[in-house]
Amino acid sequence: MVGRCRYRQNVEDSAPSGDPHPIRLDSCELCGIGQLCLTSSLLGGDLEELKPAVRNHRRLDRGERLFVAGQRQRAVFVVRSGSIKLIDIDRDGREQVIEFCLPGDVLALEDSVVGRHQYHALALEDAWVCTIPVNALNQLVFEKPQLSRQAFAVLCRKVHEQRQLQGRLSAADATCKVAAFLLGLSRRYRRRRLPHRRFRLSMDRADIANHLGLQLETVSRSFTALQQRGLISVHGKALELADEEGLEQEVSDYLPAA
Amino acid sequence: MVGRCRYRQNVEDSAPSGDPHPIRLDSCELCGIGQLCLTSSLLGGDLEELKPAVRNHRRLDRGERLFVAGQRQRAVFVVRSGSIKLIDIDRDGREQVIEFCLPGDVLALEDSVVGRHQYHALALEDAWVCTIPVNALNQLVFEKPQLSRQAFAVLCRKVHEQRQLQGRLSAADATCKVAAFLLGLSRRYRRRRLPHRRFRLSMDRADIANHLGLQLETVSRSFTALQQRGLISVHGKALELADEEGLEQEVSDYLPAA
DNA sequence: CGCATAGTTGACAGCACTCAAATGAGGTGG
DNA sequence: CCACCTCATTTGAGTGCTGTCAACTATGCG
Repeated sequence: MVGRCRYRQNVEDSAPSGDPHPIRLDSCELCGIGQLCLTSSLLGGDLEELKPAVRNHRRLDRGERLFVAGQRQRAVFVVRSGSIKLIDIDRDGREQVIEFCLPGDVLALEDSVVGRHQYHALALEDAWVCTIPVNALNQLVFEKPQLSRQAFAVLCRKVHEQRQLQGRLSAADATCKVAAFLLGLSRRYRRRRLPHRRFRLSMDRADIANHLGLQLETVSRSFTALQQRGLISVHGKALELADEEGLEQEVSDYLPAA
Repeated sequence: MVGRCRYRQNVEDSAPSGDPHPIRLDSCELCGIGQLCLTSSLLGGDLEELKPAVRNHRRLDRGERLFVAGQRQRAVFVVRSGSIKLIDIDRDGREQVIEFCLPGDVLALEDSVVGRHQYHALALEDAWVCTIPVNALNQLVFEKPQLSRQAFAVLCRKVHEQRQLQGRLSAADATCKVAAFLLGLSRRYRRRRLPHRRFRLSMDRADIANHLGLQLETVSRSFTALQQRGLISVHGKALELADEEGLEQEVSDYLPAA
Protein backbone atom coordinates (compact mmCIF):
# COMPACT_ATOMS: atom_id res chain seq x y z
CA MET A 1 0.00 0.00 0.00
CA VAL A 2 2.74 2.38 0.95
CA GLY A 3 5.33 3.14 -1.65
CA ARG A 4 6.89 5.79 -3.77
CA CYS A 5 4.55 7.41 -6.18
CA ARG A 6 5.89 7.16 -9.63
CA TYR A 7 3.44 9.61 -11.07
CA ARG A 8 3.91 13.27 -11.42
CA GLN A 9 1.42 15.38 -9.61
CA ASN A 10 -0.06 16.40 -12.90
CA VAL A 11 0.51 15.91 -16.56
CA GLU A 12 2.13 18.94 -18.08
CA ASP A 13 -0.16 21.33 -19.84
CA SER A 14 -0.27 25.07 -19.65
CA ALA A 15 2.51 25.29 -17.11
CA PRO A 16 5.43 23.34 -18.56
CA SER A 17 7.79 24.14 -15.76
CA GLY A 18 8.89 20.80 -14.46
CA ASP A 19 7.59 19.41 -11.23
CA PRO A 20 5.50 22.20 -9.80
CA HIS A 21 5.87 20.94 -6.26
CA PRO A 22 9.44 20.15 -5.38
CA ILE A 23 9.70 18.24 -2.16
CA ARG A 24 11.31 19.55 1.00
CA LEU A 25 10.60 23.21 0.95
CA ASP A 26 10.61 24.37 4.49
CA SER A 27 9.72 27.98 3.97
CA CYS A 28 6.69 29.66 2.57
CA GLU A 29 8.63 31.97 0.28
CA LEU A 30 9.87 29.07 -1.78
CA CYS A 31 6.60 27.19 -1.81
CA GLY A 32 5.34 26.69 -5.32
CA ILE A 33 1.81 27.41 -4.26
CA GLY A 34 2.63 30.83 -2.92
CA GLN A 35 -0.26 33.25 -2.96
CA LEU A 36 -2.53 30.48 -4.20
CA CYS A 37 -2.25 28.80 -0.85
CA LEU A 38 -5.59 29.18 0.80
CA THR A 39 -3.77 29.77 4.03
CA SER A 40 -2.85 33.15 2.71
CA SER A 41 -6.49 33.99 2.33
CA LEU A 42 -7.00 32.48 5.72
CA LEU A 43 -4.38 34.83 7.04
CA GLY A 44 -5.53 37.87 5.20
CA GLY A 45 -3.33 37.39 2.19
CA ASP A 46 -0.24 38.29 4.11
CA LEU A 47 2.26 35.50 3.83
CA GLU A 48 4.60 37.29 6.19
CA GLU A 49 2.09 36.71 8.94
CA LEU A 50 1.89 33.11 8.01
CA LYS A 51 5.47 32.04 8.35
CA PRO A 52 5.76 31.95 12.13
CA ALA A 53 2.57 29.92 12.35
CA VAL A 54 3.51 27.17 9.93
CA ARG A 55 5.49 24.71 11.95
CA ASN A 56 6.45 21.80 9.83
CA HIS A 57 5.80 20.09 6.58
CA ARG A 58 4.64 16.57 6.73
CA ARG A 59 4.95 13.90 4.11
CA LEU A 60 2.18 11.39 3.52
CA ASP A 61 2.47 8.16 1.60
CA ARG A 62 -0.39 7.12 -0.59
CA GLY A 63 -3.12 5.66 1.60
CA GLU A 64 -1.67 7.15 4.77
CA ARG A 65 -4.05 8.84 7.18
CA LEU A 66 -3.46 12.45 8.13
CA PHE A 67 -6.02 12.34 10.90
CA VAL A 68 -8.91 10.22 12.09
CA ALA A 69 -12.45 11.19 13.02
CA GLY A 70 -12.82 11.77 16.72
CA GLN A 71 -9.14 12.44 17.18
CA ARG A 72 -8.24 15.54 19.12
CA GLN A 73 -7.30 18.27 16.70
CA ARG A 74 -3.77 19.56 17.04
CA ALA A 75 -3.49 21.53 13.84
CA VAL A 76 -5.08 22.91 10.73
CA PHE A 77 -3.52 21.64 7.51
CA VAL A 78 -2.91 22.93 4.04
CA VAL A 79 -2.30 20.60 1.13
CA ARG A 80 0.97 21.49 -0.51
CA SER A 81 1.16 18.75 -3.10
CA GLY A 82 -0.78 15.60 -3.83
CA SER A 83 -4.38 15.24 -2.80
CA ILE A 84 -6.33 14.07 0.18
CA LYS A 85 -9.85 12.79 0.60
CA LEU A 86 -12.06 13.50 3.56
CA ILE A 87 -14.33 10.58 4.35
CA ASP A 88 -16.99 9.74 6.87
CA ILE A 89 -17.42 6.16 8.04
CA ASP A 90 -20.75 5.19 9.52
CA ARG A 91 -21.61 2.57 12.10
CA ASP A 92 -21.78 -0.15 9.51
CA GLY A 93 -18.37 0.74 8.18
CA ARG A 94 -19.65 2.28 4.99
CA GLU A 95 -17.59 5.07 3.58
CA GLN A 96 -18.82 8.43 2.33
CA VAL A 97 -16.47 10.74 0.48
CA ILE A 98 -17.05 14.21 1.85
CA GLU A 99 -14.51 16.20 -0.10
CA PHE A 100 -11.43 15.92 -2.30
CA CYS A 101 -8.73 18.33 -1.19
CA LEU A 102 -6.26 19.67 -3.75
CA PRO A 103 -3.02 21.63 -3.33
CA GLY A 104 -3.76 24.91 -1.61
CA ASP A 105 -6.86 23.64 0.18
CA VAL A 106 -7.26 24.19 3.88
CA LEU A 107 -8.12 21.06 5.85
CA ALA A 108 -9.98 20.71 9.14
CA LEU A 109 -10.52 24.42 9.64
CA GLU A 110 -14.15 23.72 10.44
CA ASP A 111 -13.13 21.18 13.06
CA SER A 112 -11.41 23.78 15.19
CA VAL A 113 -14.63 24.82 16.87
CA VAL A 114 -15.31 21.34 18.16
CA GLY A 115 -11.65 20.64 18.83
CA ARG A 116 -11.91 17.18 17.30
CA HIS A 117 -11.63 16.00 13.74
CA GLN A 118 -15.00 15.25 12.22
CA TYR A 119 -13.80 13.05 9.40
CA HIS A 120 -10.97 10.80 8.31
CA ALA A 121 -8.33 12.25 6.03
CA LEU A 122 -6.57 9.85 3.65
CA ALA A 123 -3.87 10.63 1.13
CA LEU A 124 -5.02 9.66 -2.37
CA GLU A 125 -1.41 9.78 -3.52
CA ASP A 126 1.91 10.74 -2.02
CA ALA A 127 1.47 14.21 -0.61
CA TRP A 128 2.95 17.02 1.41
CA VAL A 129 0.96 19.11 3.83
CA CYS A 130 1.75 22.22 5.81
CA THR A 131 0.88 22.16 9.47
CA ILE A 132 -0.47 25.07 11.47
CA PRO A 133 -0.77 24.05 15.13
CA VAL A 134 -4.00 25.28 16.68
CA ASN A 135 -2.00 26.96 19.41
CA ALA A 136 -0.10 28.99 16.88
CA LEU A 137 -3.31 29.78 15.04
CA ASN A 138 -5.07 30.90 18.20
CA GLN A 139 -2.09 33.00 19.12
CA LEU A 140 -2.20 34.58 15.71
CA VAL A 141 -5.93 35.21 16.00
CA PHE A 142 -5.30 36.84 19.35
CA GLU A 143 -2.73 39.17 17.84
CA LYS A 144 -4.77 39.93 14.76
CA PRO A 145 -8.48 39.61 15.49
CA GLN A 146 -9.39 40.38 11.90
CA LEU A 147 -7.93 37.00 11.06
CA SER A 148 -10.99 35.25 12.38
CA ARG A 149 -12.98 37.20 9.86
CA GLN A 150 -10.82 35.71 7.13
CA ALA A 151 -11.44 32.25 8.47
CA PHE A 152 -15.11 33.11 8.50
CA ALA A 153 -14.90 34.07 4.86
CA VAL A 154 -13.27 30.77 3.95
CA LEU A 155 -16.13 28.94 5.60
CA CYS A 156 -18.72 31.09 3.88
CA ARG A 157 -17.28 30.19 0.51
CA LYS A 158 -17.38 26.57 1.48
CA VAL A 159 -21.04 26.77 2.45
CA HIS A 160 -21.82 28.56 -0.77
CA GLU A 161 -19.97 26.08 -2.98
CA GLN A 162 -21.56 23.12 -1.29
CA ARG A 163 -24.99 24.58 -1.80
CA GLN A 164 -24.47 25.36 -5.44
CA LEU A 165 -23.10 22.00 -6.39
CA GLN A 166 -25.09 19.61 -4.32
CA GLY A 167 -28.36 21.44 -4.59
CA ARG A 168 -28.51 21.63 -8.34
CA LEU A 169 -26.73 18.40 -9.00
CA SER A 170 -28.98 16.18 -6.94
CA ALA A 171 -31.56 16.22 -9.73
CA ALA A 172 -29.11 15.87 -12.61
CA ASP A 173 -28.47 12.68 -14.50
CA ALA A 174 -25.27 10.71 -14.08
CA THR A 175 -23.35 12.09 -17.06
CA CYS A 176 -24.18 15.60 -15.95
CA LYS A 177 -22.91 14.95 -12.46
CA VAL A 178 -19.68 13.51 -13.79
CA ALA A 179 -19.19 16.39 -16.20
CA ALA A 180 -19.78 18.87 -13.40
CA PHE A 181 -17.34 17.02 -11.20
CA LEU A 182 -14.63 17.13 -13.84
CA LEU A 183 -15.23 20.79 -14.57
CA GLY A 184 -15.15 21.52 -10.86
CA LEU A 185 -11.80 19.81 -10.54
CA SER A 186 -10.48 21.67 -13.56
CA ARG A 187 -11.57 25.02 -12.20
CA ARG A 188 -9.96 24.35 -8.88
CA TYR A 189 -6.72 23.44 -10.61
CA ARG A 190 -6.91 26.53 -12.78
CA ARG A 191 -7.49 28.80 -9.82
CA ARG A 192 -4.28 27.40 -8.40
CA ARG A 193 -2.40 27.92 -11.64
CA LEU A 194 -1.97 24.19 -12.12
CA PRO A 195 -2.52 22.33 -15.38
CA HIS A 196 -6.25 22.21 -15.74
CA ARG A 197 -6.92 20.92 -19.24
CA ARG A 198 -4.95 17.73 -18.87
CA PHE A 199 -4.43 16.30 -15.46
CA ARG A 200 -4.37 13.07 -13.55
CA LEU A 201 -7.36 11.98 -11.50
CA SER A 202 -5.97 11.13 -8.10
CA MET A 203 -9.08 9.28 -7.01
CA ASP A 204 -10.45 6.06 -8.43
CA ARG A 205 -13.88 5.48 -9.99
CA ALA A 206 -15.29 4.16 -6.74
CA ASP A 207 -14.36 7.37 -4.92
CA ILE A 208 -15.91 9.52 -7.62
CA ALA A 209 -19.05 7.40 -7.64
CA ASN A 210 -19.33 7.53 -3.88
CA HIS A 211 -18.89 11.28 -3.86
CA LEU A 212 -21.52 11.81 -6.54
CA GLY A 213 -24.00 9.30 -5.20
CA LEU A 214 -23.59 6.94 -8.15
CA GLN A 215 -22.29 3.45 -8.79
CA LEU A 216 -18.80 3.07 -10.14
CA GLU A 217 -20.07 1.34 -13.27
CA THR A 218 -22.27 4.33 -13.96
CA VAL A 219 -19.31 6.67 -13.58
CA SER A 220 -17.35 4.55 -16.00
CA ARG A 221 -20.20 4.60 -18.50
CA SER A 222 -20.49 8.36 -18.15
CA PHE A 223 -16.79 8.74 -18.88
CA THR A 224 -17.23 6.64 -21.97
CA ALA A 225 -20.26 8.63 -23.07
CA LEU A 226 -18.47 11.95 -22.63
CA GLN A 227 -15.51 10.62 -24.53
CA GLN A 228 -17.60 9.33 -27.41
CA ARG A 229 -19.16 12.75 -27.68
CA GLY A 230 -15.69 14.25 -27.92
CA LEU A 231 -15.97 16.26 -24.73
CA ILE A 232 -13.18 14.53 -22.86
CA SER A 233 -10.47 11.98 -23.33
CA VAL A 234 -9.81 9.43 -20.60
CA HIS A 235 -7.40 6.57 -20.24
CA GLY A 236 -7.60 5.24 -16.75
CA LYS A 237 -6.71 8.14 -14.50
CA ALA A 238 -5.29 10.31 -17.26
CA LEU A 239 -7.84 12.92 -18.21
CA GLU A 240 -8.05 15.60 -20.85
CA LEU A 241 -10.87 18.07 -21.26
CA ALA A 242 -11.16 18.10 -25.03
CA ASP A 243 -14.09 20.48 -25.28
CA GLU A 244 -14.55 22.65 -22.24
CA GLU A 245 -17.30 24.63 -23.90
CA GLY A 246 -19.18 21.46 -24.61
CA LEU A 247 -18.72 20.29 -21.07
CA GLU A 248 -20.02 23.53 -19.70
CA GLN A 249 -22.95 23.23 -22.03
CA GLU A 250 -23.56 19.78 -20.63
CA VAL A 251 -23.74 21.02 -17.08
CA SER A 252 -25.07 24.51 -17.75
CA ASP A 253 -28.52 23.20 -17.14
CA TYR A 254 -27.52 22.55 -13.57
CA LEU A 255 -24.53 24.64 -12.66
CA PRO A 256 -24.16 28.40 -12.62
CA ALA A 257 -21.27 30.02 -14.46
CA ALA A 258 -17.73 29.54 -13.19
CA MET B 1 -50.94 35.93 -2.76
CA VAL B 2 -50.70 38.15 0.30
CA GLY B 3 -53.21 37.57 3.01
CA ARG B 4 -53.75 36.59 6.59
CA CYS B 5 -52.70 33.12 7.39
CA ARG B 6 -55.45 31.25 9.07
CA TYR B 7 -53.25 28.45 10.23
CA ARG B 8 -51.51 28.20 13.48
CA GLN B 9 -47.78 27.90 13.34
CA ASN B 10 -48.01 24.33 14.46
CA VAL B 11 -50.55 21.79 15.53
CA GLU B 12 -50.46 21.30 19.27
CA ASP B 13 -48.54 18.33 20.49
CA SER B 14 -46.15 18.01 23.37
CA ALA B 15 -46.31 21.69 24.24
CA PRO B 16 -50.00 22.54 24.65
CA SER B 17 -49.44 26.12 25.66
CA GLY B 18 -51.46 28.14 23.23
CA ASP B 19 -49.91 29.98 20.36
CA PRO B 20 -46.18 29.68 21.00
CA HIS B 21 -45.40 32.78 18.99
CA PRO B 22 -47.62 35.67 19.90
CA ILE B 23 -47.25 38.53 17.48
CA ARG B 24 -45.80 41.91 18.36
CA LEU B 25 -43.20 41.18 20.92
CA ASP B 26 -40.71 43.93 20.76
CA SER B 27 -38.26 42.70 23.30
CA CYS B 28 -36.13 39.63 23.55
CA GLU B 29 -37.14 38.84 27.11
CA LEU B 30 -40.69 38.15 26.07
CA CYS B 31 -39.82 36.27 22.93
CA GLY B 32 -41.15 32.77 23.02
CA ILE B 33 -38.03 31.43 21.42
CA GLY B 34 -35.76 32.72 24.12
CA GLN B 35 -32.60 30.75 24.56
CA LEU B 36 -33.50 28.60 21.59
CA CYS B 37 -32.96 31.56 19.34
CA LEU B 38 -29.86 30.82 17.36
CA THR B 39 -28.94 34.44 17.75
CA SER B 40 -28.15 33.68 21.33
CA SER B 41 -25.63 31.11 20.23
CA LEU B 42 -24.47 33.62 17.71
CA LEU B 43 -23.96 36.07 20.52
CA GLY B 44 -22.37 33.67 22.92
CA GLY B 45 -25.56 32.63 24.62
CA ASP B 46 -25.93 35.96 26.32
CA LEU B 47 -29.27 37.46 25.48
CA GLU B 48 -28.38 40.60 27.37
CA GLU B 49 -25.77 41.33 24.74
CA LEU B 50 -28.31 40.74 22.07
CA LYS B 51 -30.93 43.28 22.98
CA PRO B 52 -29.19 46.44 21.89
CA ALA B 53 -28.35 44.85 18.55
CA VAL B 54 -31.82 43.71 17.61
CA ARG B 55 -33.44 46.70 16.07
CA ASN B 56 -36.89 45.85 14.90
CA HIS B 57 -39.23 43.01 14.26
CA ARG B 58 -40.60 42.71 10.82
CA ARG B 59 -43.75 41.02 9.72
CA LEU B 60 -43.90 39.07 6.48
CA ASP B 61 -47.02 37.97 4.70
CA ARG B 62 -47.06 34.60 3.06
CA GLY B 63 -45.17 34.82 -0.21
CA GLU B 64 -43.49 38.09 0.72
CA ARG B 65 -39.78 38.45 0.05
CA LEU B 66 -37.47 39.25 2.92
CA PHE B 67 -34.56 39.90 0.62
CA VAL B 68 -33.46 39.29 -2.95
CA ALA B 69 -30.26 37.80 -4.33
CA GLY B 70 -27.76 40.49 -5.22
CA GLN B 71 -29.34 43.01 -2.93
CA ARG B 72 -27.01 44.86 -0.60
CA GLN B 73 -27.17 43.28 2.80
CA ARG B 74 -28.36 45.55 5.57
CA ALA B 75 -29.00 43.02 8.28
CA VAL B 76 -28.82 39.48 9.54
CA PHE B 77 -32.19 37.99 10.36
CA VAL B 78 -33.60 35.50 12.81
CA VAL B 79 -36.87 33.74 12.19
CA ARG B 80 -39.15 34.33 15.12
CA SER B 81 -42.27 32.63 13.86
CA GLY B 82 -43.40 31.13 10.60
CA SER B 83 -40.90 29.80 8.11
CA ILE B 84 -38.88 31.08 5.22
CA LYS B 85 -37.33 29.38 2.24
CA LEU B 86 -34.02 30.34 0.70
CA ILE B 87 -34.00 29.84 -3.04
CA ASP B 88 -31.61 30.30 -5.89
CA ILE B 89 -32.91 31.26 -9.32
CA ASP B 90 -30.72 30.51 -12.31
CA ARG B 91 -30.46 32.25 -15.65
CA ASP B 92 -33.35 30.29 -17.06
CA GLY B 93 -35.55 31.22 -14.16
CA ARG B 94 -35.48 27.80 -12.60
CA GLU B 95 -35.76 27.68 -8.87
CA GLN B 96 -33.64 25.70 -6.45
CA VAL B 97 -34.62 25.45 -2.80
CA ILE B 98 -31.46 25.93 -0.79
CA GLU B 99 -32.80 25.75 2.73
CA PHE B 100 -35.96 25.88 4.80
CA CYS B 101 -35.58 28.21 7.77
CA LEU B 102 -37.58 27.56 10.94
CA PRO B 103 -38.13 29.68 14.03
CA GLY B 104 -34.81 30.35 15.72
CA ASP B 105 -32.78 30.00 12.53
CA VAL B 106 -30.27 32.65 11.58
CA LEU B 107 -30.63 33.94 8.03
CA ALA B 108 -28.02 35.46 5.74
CA LEU B 109 -25.18 35.22 8.23
CA GLU B 110 -23.00 33.73 5.53
CA ASP B 111 -23.79 36.64 3.22
CA SER B 112 -22.14 39.15 5.50
CA VAL B 113 -18.70 38.47 4.12
CA VAL B 114 -19.72 39.36 0.61
CA GLY B 115 -22.01 42.16 1.73
CA ARG B 116 -24.75 41.06 -0.65
CA HIS B 117 -27.46 38.50 -0.31
CA GLN B 118 -26.67 35.31 -2.18
CA TYR B 119 -30.21 33.97 -2.40
CA HIS B 120 -33.83 34.99 -2.37
CA ALA B 121 -35.75 34.65 0.89
CA LEU B 122 -39.49 34.03 0.66
CA ALA B 123 -41.95 33.59 3.49
CA LEU B 124 -43.66 30.20 3.23
CA GLU B 125 -46.36 31.45 5.57
CA ASP B 126 -47.00 34.57 7.58
CA ALA B 127 -43.91 35.15 9.64
CA TRP B 128 -42.05 37.44 11.99
CA VAL B 129 -38.34 37.97 11.85
CA CYS B 130 -35.91 39.78 14.10
CA THR B 131 -33.52 42.15 12.44
CA ILE B 132 -29.91 42.70 13.40
CA PRO B 133 -28.43 45.50 11.29
CA VAL B 134 -24.94 44.68 10.11
CA ASN B 135 -23.71 47.92 11.61
CA ALA B 136 -24.94 46.92 15.02
CA LEU B 137 -23.48 43.46 14.55
CA ASN B 138 -20.11 44.82 13.53
CA GLN B 139 -20.16 47.17 16.47
CA LEU B 140 -20.91 44.28 18.75
CA VAL B 141 -18.14 42.21 17.22
CA PHE B 142 -15.79 45.11 17.77
CA GLU B 143 -16.72 45.25 21.44
CA LYS B 144 -16.64 41.51 21.93
CA PRO B 145 -14.20 39.88 19.52
CA GLN B 146 -15.06 36.42 20.78
CA LEU B 147 -18.40 36.92 19.13
CA SER B 148 -16.94 36.24 15.74
CA ARG B 149 -15.88 32.88 17.05
CA GLN B 150 -19.49 32.15 17.84
CA ALA B 151 -20.51 33.13 14.35
CA PHE B 152 -17.76 30.87 13.10
CA ALA B 153 -19.21 28.01 15.12
CA VAL B 154 -22.65 28.58 13.64
CA LEU B 155 -21.18 28.29 10.17
CA CYS B 156 -19.22 25.18 11.04
CA ARG B 157 -22.39 23.47 12.16
CA LYS B 158 -24.00 24.47 8.91
CA VAL B 159 -21.17 23.01 6.86
CA HIS B 160 -21.29 19.84 8.90
CA GLU B 161 -25.05 19.41 8.60
CA GLN B 162 -25.01 20.03 4.89
CA ARG B 163 -22.31 17.43 4.43
CA GLN B 164 -24.05 14.82 6.46
CA LEU B 165 -27.39 15.16 4.81
CA GLN B 166 -26.55 15.79 1.23
CA GLY B 167 -23.61 13.45 1.07
CA ARG B 168 -25.34 10.37 2.37
CA LEU B 169 -28.71 11.17 0.92
CA SER B 170 -27.62 11.61 -2.66
CA ALA B 171 -27.47 7.83 -3.06
CA ALA B 172 -30.66 7.07 -1.15
CA ASP B 173 -33.95 6.17 -2.74
CA ALA B 174 -36.85 8.60 -2.79
CA THR B 175 -38.72 7.27 0.24
CA CYS B 176 -35.53 7.39 2.24
CA LYS B 177 -34.90 10.98 1.29
CA VAL B 178 -38.40 11.99 2.25
CA ALA B 179 -38.21 10.13 5.56
CA ALA B 180 -34.90 11.81 6.32
CA PHE B 181 -36.34 15.17 5.43
CA LEU B 182 -39.30 14.70 7.77
CA LEU B 183 -37.09 13.47 10.60
CA GLY B 184 -34.78 16.41 10.02
CA LEU B 185 -37.66 18.82 10.32
CA SER B 186 -38.91 17.07 13.42
CA ARG B 187 -35.53 17.22 15.09
CA ARG B 188 -35.17 20.89 14.35
CA TYR B 189 -38.59 21.54 15.88
CA ARG B 190 -37.73 19.47 18.90
CA ARG B 191 -34.48 21.27 19.48
CA ARG B 192 -36.52 24.46 19.58
CA ARG B 193 -39.04 22.97 22.00
CA LEU B 194 -41.79 23.14 19.41
CA PRO B 195 -44.27 20.36 18.69
CA HIS B 196 -42.28 17.82 16.76
CA ARG B 197 -44.47 14.75 16.51
CA ARG B 198 -47.38 16.48 14.87
CA PHE B 199 -46.80 19.62 12.92
CA ARG B 200 -47.80 21.42 9.79
CA LEU B 201 -45.58 21.35 6.74
CA SER B 202 -45.18 24.94 5.72
CA MET B 203 -43.84 24.09 2.27
CA ASP B 204 -45.71 22.39 -0.54
CA ARG B 205 -44.81 19.14 -2.29
CA ALA B 206 -43.05 20.96 -5.10
CA ASP B 207 -40.72 22.71 -2.65
CA ILE B 208 -39.90 19.47 -0.89
CA ALA B 209 -39.29 17.73 -4.20
CA ASN B 210 -37.09 20.53 -5.44
CA HIS B 211 -35.08 20.52 -2.24
CA LEU B 212 -34.57 16.75 -2.35
CA GLY B 213 -33.90 16.53 -6.06
CA LEU B 214 -37.09 14.61 -6.77
CA GLN B 215 -40.33 15.16 -8.66
CA LEU B 216 -43.35 16.21 -6.72
CA GLU B 217 -45.24 13.09 -7.78
CA THR B 218 -42.47 10.98 -6.31
CA VAL B 219 -42.64 12.89 -3.05
CA SER B 220 -46.37 12.31 -2.96
CA ARG B 221 -45.88 8.61 -3.59
CA SER B 222 -43.27 8.43 -0.86
CA PHE B 223 -45.66 10.06 1.59
CA THR B 224 -48.26 7.49 0.67
CA ALA B 225 -45.79 4.65 1.03
CA LEU B 226 -44.64 5.81 4.45
CA GLN B 227 -48.23 6.19 5.54
CA GLN B 228 -49.23 2.73 4.34
CA ARG B 229 -46.36 1.32 6.34
CA GLY B 230 -47.68 3.10 9.40
CA LEU B 231 -44.64 5.30 9.83
CA ILE B 232 -46.39 8.61 9.31
CA SER B 233 -49.83 10.07 8.86
CA VAL B 234 -50.35 12.84 6.31
CA HIS B 235 -53.34 14.80 5.18
CA GLY B 236 -52.23 17.57 2.92
CA LYS B 237 -49.84 19.65 4.98
CA ALA B 238 -50.83 18.15 8.31
CA LEU B 239 -48.19 15.65 9.35
CA GLU B 240 -47.82 13.21 12.20
CA LEU B 241 -44.84 10.99 12.82
CA ALA B 242 -46.60 7.81 13.88
CA ASP B 243 -43.51 5.67 14.32
CA GLU B 244 -40.34 7.65 14.83
CA GLU B 245 -38.34 4.51 15.49
CA GLY B 246 -39.49 3.06 12.22
CA LEU B 247 -38.65 6.25 10.42
CA GLU B 248 -35.19 6.31 11.89
CA GLN B 249 -34.81 2.71 10.85
CA GLU B 250 -35.81 3.72 7.34
CA VAL B 251 -33.10 6.35 7.12
CA SER B 252 -30.55 4.75 9.41
CA ASP B 253 -28.92 3.29 6.37
CA TYR B 254 -28.07 6.77 5.26
CA LEU B 255 -28.18 9.15 8.19
CA PRO B 256 -26.08 9.11 11.34
CA ALA B 257 -27.82 9.20 14.70
CA ALA B 258 -29.61 12.37 15.83
C1' DC C 1 -71.14 27.56 -5.36
C1' DG C 2 -67.44 27.50 -8.68
C1' DC C 3 -62.87 28.22 -9.93
C1' DA C 4 -57.95 27.70 -9.14
C1' DT C 5 -54.47 25.42 -7.05
C1' DA C 6 -52.54 21.51 -4.49
C1' DG C 7 -52.21 16.81 -4.07
C1' DT C 8 -52.93 11.93 -5.44
C1' DT C 9 -52.92 8.08 -8.46
C1' DG C 10 -52.10 5.46 -12.78
C1' DA C 11 -49.56 3.97 -17.05
C1' DC C 12 -45.44 3.77 -19.41
C1' DA C 13 -40.70 4.58 -20.65
C1' DG C 14 -35.90 5.52 -19.60
C1' DC C 15 -32.07 5.70 -16.77
C1' DA C 16 -29.34 3.90 -13.25
C1' DC C 17 -28.52 -0.13 -10.26
C1' DT C 18 -27.28 -5.02 -9.92
C1' DC C 19 -24.96 -8.99 -11.21
C1' DA C 20 -21.57 -10.88 -14.17
C1' DA C 21 -17.74 -11.27 -17.19
C1' DA C 22 -14.00 -9.49 -19.92
C1' DT C 23 -10.27 -6.41 -20.48
C1' DG C 24 -6.48 -3.61 -19.07
C1' DA C 25 -3.00 -1.54 -16.10
C1' DG C 26 0.06 -1.65 -12.26
C1' DG C 27 2.98 -4.02 -9.12
C1' DT C 28 5.71 -8.07 -7.65
C1' DG C 29 8.81 -11.76 -7.77
C1' DG C 30 11.68 -14.76 -10.34
C1' DC D 1 13.30 -7.91 -18.12
C1' DC D 2 9.51 -10.82 -18.25
C1' DA D 3 5.73 -13.56 -16.41
C1' DC D 4 2.22 -13.47 -13.43
C1' DC D 5 -0.96 -11.84 -10.19
C1' DT D 6 -4.04 -8.45 -8.45
C1' DC D 7 -7.03 -4.93 -8.81
C1' DA D 8 -9.06 -1.12 -11.42
C1' DT D 9 -11.85 -0.30 -15.22
C1' DT D 10 -14.87 -1.32 -18.88
C1' DT D 11 -18.72 -3.55 -21.01
C1' DG D 12 -22.98 -6.35 -21.23
C1' DA D 13 -27.73 -8.01 -19.92
C1' DG D 14 -31.71 -7.65 -17.15
C1' DT D 15 -34.51 -5.42 -13.55
C1' DG D 16 -36.49 -1.80 -10.75
C1' DC D 17 -37.13 2.82 -9.44
C1' DT D 18 -38.18 7.29 -10.72
C1' DG D 19 -39.40 10.76 -14.24
C1' DT D 20 -42.95 12.00 -17.47
C1' DC D 21 -47.51 12.65 -19.01
C1' DA D 22 -52.16 12.60 -17.84
C1' DA D 23 -56.35 12.20 -15.33
C1' DC D 24 -58.62 12.62 -11.18
C1' DT D 25 -59.66 14.29 -6.39
C1' DA D 26 -59.36 17.45 -2.59
C1' DT D 27 -58.70 21.80 -0.68
C1' DG D 28 -58.82 26.67 -0.32
C1' DC D 29 -60.49 31.06 -1.72
C1' DG D 30 -63.53 34.44 -3.76
